[in-house]
Amino acid sequence: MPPKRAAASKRKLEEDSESEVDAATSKFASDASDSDAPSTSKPKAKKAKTTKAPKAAKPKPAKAAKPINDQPTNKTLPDEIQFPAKNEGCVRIATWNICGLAAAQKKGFKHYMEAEDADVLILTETKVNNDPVDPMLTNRYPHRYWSISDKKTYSGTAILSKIKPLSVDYTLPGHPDPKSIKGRIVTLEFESLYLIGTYVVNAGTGLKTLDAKNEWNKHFTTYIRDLDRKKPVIWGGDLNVAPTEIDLANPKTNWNKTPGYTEAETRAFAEILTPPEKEGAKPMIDTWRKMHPETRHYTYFSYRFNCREKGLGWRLDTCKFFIFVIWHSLILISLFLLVVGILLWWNMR
DNA sequence: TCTTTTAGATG
DNA sequence: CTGTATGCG
DNA sequence: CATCTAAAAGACCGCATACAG
Repeated sequence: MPPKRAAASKRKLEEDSESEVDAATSKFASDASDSDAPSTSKPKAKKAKTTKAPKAAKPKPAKAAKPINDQPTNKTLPDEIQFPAKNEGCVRIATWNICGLAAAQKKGFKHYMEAEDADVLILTETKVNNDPVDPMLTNRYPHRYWSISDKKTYSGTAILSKIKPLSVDYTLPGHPDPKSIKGRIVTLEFESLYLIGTYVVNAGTGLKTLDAKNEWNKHFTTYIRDLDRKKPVIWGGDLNVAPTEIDLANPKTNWNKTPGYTEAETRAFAEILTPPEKEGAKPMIDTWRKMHPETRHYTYFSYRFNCREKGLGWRLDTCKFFIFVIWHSLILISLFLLVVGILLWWNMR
């Protein structure tokens, strides 16, 4: 895959990521697509910025100039960002882990927001401590729902919408430690569907919080299936899991070692998408993967080790949705149209 | 993620 | 305001 | 004891905070 595109900036802050979905029909119907912000890099080698611990003072290779390739950096957004035009009557849903709203705004969050002009925007790792009142956000999105963690400047999930939801929920029902869930989930109920935005628990360095993540997965699975019995569900955000081996650059060396790609995490995720027979629940569709069955495309690049330039990334952020019998034909049709549109757009770039 | 250090197996 | 340190990812 | 190798340990980037001077 051509090096041309990459997610906007920040991902889990370690990175950035972003994905987008268009829902067809005026009321939030179906179908989706995903895309990322374009790139263009800034060859700026700004090195003397971090005040690093003194320590044994290491030589520091003075990395000069900087390789000029067309990869973006994690420190700034491209100056020019373009997205496919929105289809008339479609609702565009996008998600982006911004790793700090304040930092993202300094990097050019506004340019992304204007270029994408999503109708519904899911933001994760906002790290805000109060509901932002910036006109830049409030003018475009009259309806804003911020889930804020108890822990200062930690996690944080928000959904900004041009469409007024019927109801809003910030909880994960059944979870034994509700405080730990604050800042991680926002559910909006619309007339025809539910939209869930999540910043899923990170399994932690050395997998030290894998237990907490398993707890989340257990209750989230129940929750999403309960909602599914009532209305179609679209789920997006930082899902903090690389679903399969083609969703990260180095599957072998990371398997069961690095958070986001362990047996427990991938299995839990797979069971959300494809419930075991006995449960009788309906499957979900990984929309981006559905449209690009074999493409290796990542939404996150670690800040460390110049992973972005090297293309060493993970696909952790995306949107999924449930299929319902009633919606079946509509989804197939709109999905087909969307795929055609995306392919055309992709090839023309 | 990548490099260096340490521990451990082998002969 | 600068520097150092910690937590988190 | 010398040598190879596999596992463990650091260092690594960046955001945000707290605190010392």
